Amino acid sequence: MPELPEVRVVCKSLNEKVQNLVFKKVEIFNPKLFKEYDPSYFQEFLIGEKILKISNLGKNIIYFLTNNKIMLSHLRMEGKYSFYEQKPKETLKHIQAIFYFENGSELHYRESRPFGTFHIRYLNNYLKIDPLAKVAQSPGEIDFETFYNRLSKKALAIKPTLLDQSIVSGIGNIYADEILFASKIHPATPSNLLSKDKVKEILKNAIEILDKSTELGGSSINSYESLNKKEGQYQNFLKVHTKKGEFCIKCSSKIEKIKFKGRGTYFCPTCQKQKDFI
DNA sequence: AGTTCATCCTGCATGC
DNA sequence: TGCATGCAGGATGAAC
Repeated sequence: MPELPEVRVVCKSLNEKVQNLVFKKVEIFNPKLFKEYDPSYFQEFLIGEKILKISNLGKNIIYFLTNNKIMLSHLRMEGKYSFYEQKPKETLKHIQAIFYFENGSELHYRESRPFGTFHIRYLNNYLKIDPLAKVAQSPGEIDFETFYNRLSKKALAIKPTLLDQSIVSGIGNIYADEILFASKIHPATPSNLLSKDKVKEILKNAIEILDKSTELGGSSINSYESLNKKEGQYQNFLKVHTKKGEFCIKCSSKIEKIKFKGRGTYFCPTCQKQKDFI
């Protein structure tokens, strides 16, 4: 599933392909993904506008368009883009929408489990209203004191806290497991029991892991690809996620998988023991 | 107010 | 082999 590294790589690839292109037509096959407005208004909003730049806030992809317009795209678990210079002879499965540009190129959005979302917004308030209103900064951007204050106020376990996009954004199930392993913290540890030094370690590890994965094009597990079927390589560097039954690289214990607060959670029972103070 | 849980959806793995 | 069941998960909104 795409998390911060994957979303960053998608944005980079999209910028290379669709920057400066002008929307000519939009075909929406699954209106459910296109929130708040009906598909015809979505099309009307986009047609004739040029894509100036694409960036991201956490896992949200932000298309900045002419006339102060914005389109938001969230890939959820399976969302993928494919770009074609010309109309392709065959289309891939599970196409949810096609964006046609004036120069004849096409951007296809597909998703086998259609959970992704698209929103249209204006520049003046897109950060003030959902879905971006509560999205926090990512680990590389957030101020340490802010991050520490948020954690120190939460009695909730650290794993779901790291997944909470209003605390810090961009971390999903894969990297939460990896960050906690690198920081030697049991996923059930209450966030407010973590010392300042431990929280520093979490943030440092989060930045390192997310940056390294970004450099390697993200993690291609559970079908992630950035653009046009390009896969990342960070899955080869995962230390606990997906490693159930394999030996821990630090202590050779067997990696365990549990279901924690509804999420598959991988950890090393020796390196990540539960402690009262940490 | 904070936290948990069901929901959205479909491909895939498992079990009979 | 074929069918039924269950599981996966990000974010949201309902329920506790």
